[in-house]
Amino acid sequence: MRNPSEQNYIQQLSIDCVIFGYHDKQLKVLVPKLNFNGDFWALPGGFVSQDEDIDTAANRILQQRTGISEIYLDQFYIFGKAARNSLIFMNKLIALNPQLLSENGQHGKEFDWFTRRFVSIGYYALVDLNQVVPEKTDLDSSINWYNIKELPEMIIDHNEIVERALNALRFNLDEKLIAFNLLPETFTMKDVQELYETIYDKPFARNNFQKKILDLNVLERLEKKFTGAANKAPYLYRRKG
Amino acid sequence: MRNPSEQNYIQQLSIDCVIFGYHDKQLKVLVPKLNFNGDFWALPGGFVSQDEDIDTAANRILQQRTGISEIYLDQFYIFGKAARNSLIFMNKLIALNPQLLSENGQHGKEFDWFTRRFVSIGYYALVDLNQVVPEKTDLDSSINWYNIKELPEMIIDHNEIVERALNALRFNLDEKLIAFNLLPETFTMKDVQELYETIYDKPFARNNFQKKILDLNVLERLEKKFTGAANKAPYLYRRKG
DNA sequence: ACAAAAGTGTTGAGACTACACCCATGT
DNA sequence: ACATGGGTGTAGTCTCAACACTTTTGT
Repeated sequence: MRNPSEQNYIQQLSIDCVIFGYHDKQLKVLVPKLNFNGDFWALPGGFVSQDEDIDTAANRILQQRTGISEIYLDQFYIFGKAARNSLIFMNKLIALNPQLLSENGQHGKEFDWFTRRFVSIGYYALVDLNQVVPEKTDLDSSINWYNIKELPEMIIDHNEIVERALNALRFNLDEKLIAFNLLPETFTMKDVQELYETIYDKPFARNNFQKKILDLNVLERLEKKFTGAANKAPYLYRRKG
Repeated sequence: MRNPSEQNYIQQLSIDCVIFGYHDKQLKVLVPKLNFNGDFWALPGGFVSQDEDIDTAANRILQQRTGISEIYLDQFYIFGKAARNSLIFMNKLIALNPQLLSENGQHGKEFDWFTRRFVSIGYYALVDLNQVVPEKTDLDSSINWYNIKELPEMIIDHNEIVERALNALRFNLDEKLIAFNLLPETFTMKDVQELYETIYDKPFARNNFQKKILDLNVLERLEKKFTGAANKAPYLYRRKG
């Protein structure tokens, strides 16, 4: 990433993305680790160009990190506390990475850009984890899926952003029928149920759950899935359309 | 209002408020008319100071316009299309108000400030219309309550903002029990019902509605309200707490 | 035949709807 | 007494949770 202070971005406005994936009965979030001395994690984020819709910007950021172009995403909250700046982060960062000062100068453009207060638009995205090829930017030393219950401590309020994203996800799940974005193209009813149980962190009755989901009338039943297990083979389903 | 370009505001970020009131079985929105030649209406709005939470800024803006300090408000959406700028508005404005050019200069700070693209945070507020004393700013020629079905054509996307605010209001009404913010301190059950019927634009059954509202368990029953009409006097209610 | 897991049916409780009835109030 | 509008009760329908039972599959 080039120096954002030199790009034609809207100042003091950022986008932070909570990218949800699902695997092995666990809800995961894609989080990069920053490429500096010290342990700094931050949600995938970015800025909005002057000639770019904010939704387009969020899409661009998500495509950069996941490689997926058609992605489900939803703007869920604006984080705008006056104290939302990177000062604490930058101080720790520079204490551990003194070479940054000589490179940029404490009063250089980039330092000024980053230490100002930011208003951030929170988006959450739902992806099929298997289709994602996580991509680092120049700023990242790594990018990994973390179980949502075992997230690292992130900078500023990013842990709170994830919490709010999860609440928004739970709130919208039934309303907008978006859970299937977290699953592969075909799946069994048990997959769907385990996904719901993971998201809401509570069990559902098998028969009633099946009825409820099928009554939504958005799934088509395909052939059976024979796993070789000594039991009745479940049907595979796929989203209609 | 002083020249915002000289204030220490976050640039290209604005707040637009949809202030809902209720009177005479009609849902109303408080809309100022701008103090220029030509018919320009715009939602009450403002900017965010560098040291101010966005919620605090919204509160400040609402207090300025309504005189009420403790106000119910809710951030509901952020409007961030790249084409969201005041160019069309400013061109019309200057065509009708050529003196503005000589006062500020077409390339003056204020002109630059206003014609850039803005990202705007949408808030809606619920107020007891009777407690509001609408206040003009220096920019306004008038400020009035408009029936939501008879709003004037406003600048940029402000009519769309109202639509989205109404949807958010409907969506949150049951969840958050916020309707009573639109009513005076005491009210009859019929008042509540008519309010709901106005907001959702559909009728409710009287007995069932009463049961539903009372089952919420947030109202306390007070004395009866004798109007002098030749019928049973309805009870007054008030929010608990 | 058996165990394991999937599919389906049934029943009861609670929520919501529609209809009906009773009560208070001023003329 | 009567009309008007407010308060309350009840039966039917719908939804959802809990239980039970049947079917399919490989060993």
